[in-house]
Amino acid sequence: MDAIDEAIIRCVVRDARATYAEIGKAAGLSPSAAKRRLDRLVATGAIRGFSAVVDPQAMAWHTEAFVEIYCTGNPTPAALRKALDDIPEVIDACTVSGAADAMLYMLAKDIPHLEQAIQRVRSTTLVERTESAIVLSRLLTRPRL
Amino acid sequence: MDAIDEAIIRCVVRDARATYAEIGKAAGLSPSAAKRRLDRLVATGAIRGFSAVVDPQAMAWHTEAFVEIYCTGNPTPAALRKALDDIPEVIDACTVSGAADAMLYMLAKDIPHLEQAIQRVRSTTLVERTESAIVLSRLLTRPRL
DNA sequence: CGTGAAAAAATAGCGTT
DNA sequence: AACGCTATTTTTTCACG
Repeated sequence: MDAIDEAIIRCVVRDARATYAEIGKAAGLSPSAAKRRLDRLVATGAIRGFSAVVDPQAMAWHTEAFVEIYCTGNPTPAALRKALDDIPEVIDACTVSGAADAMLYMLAKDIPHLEQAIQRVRSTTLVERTESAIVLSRLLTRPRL
Repeated sequence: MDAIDEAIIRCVVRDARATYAEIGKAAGLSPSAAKRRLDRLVATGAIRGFSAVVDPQAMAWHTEAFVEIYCTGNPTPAALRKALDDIPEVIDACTVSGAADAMLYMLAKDIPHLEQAIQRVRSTTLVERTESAIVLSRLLTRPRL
């Protein structure tokens, strides 16, 4: 993981469909060297994958919420992960510091759908209660770097 | 936005570097038709862009936090957006329902860096106080669909 | 890592429904 | 208006220095 790898990552975070020629130019490398580096970054797991950023408005699912989870007892991260994995509306889940045990980012079609999904989260025996903040408007979204 | 567009989006969310032949197969289309559709989805804004999903552990920045913002007065979303746009550690920002006015997702090198970034958020005249939850462990991250 | 040739994919033009 | 097909250009990929 040197400066060249970081340049490649910056380039491909900005545009995952960049050609190897473009990636190479951004990193000061030939196209073939750029490909070898990128392949290695994927193989080692530094890059998890490539994804399209979709406008939630354009899709059917346009109701977003941040949900704080308060657990009963002290479930392990693995147990929590296993419980949440089956709920497709849960997009992002992290254990956090502070009063809550975990923070979820959820995505649903509409409010009734979101409510139903939160019910499923609650029905997990591990979860005692939840506290939700529904997204009203999205101010900015940046690629993660 | 029909079923074919949705199939294309599903395909490209799973792998943004898929070839038009692959995208076409997923949608039951020829490569050229797949390209035309994808180009249109980008042009209309349904697809905002293509990005690599980077393992935060592998990068220098591996301290994440959810930050609730409580504002003075009633700033417009536009004003809030403008204030946060200059702070690169702010990855995601939304106005939300509930007690807080907005929720941020922030990413920094380490705790001191995060603290400094939150200070910058606080120094914004619009912000009265903040409440942070630092991410301890990431349970799951799914592409947004 | 770079170079250069072969294979694959992307792109643009054209005819069809 | 949208598709498939074909020809051309560009990109990817691989062997070698």
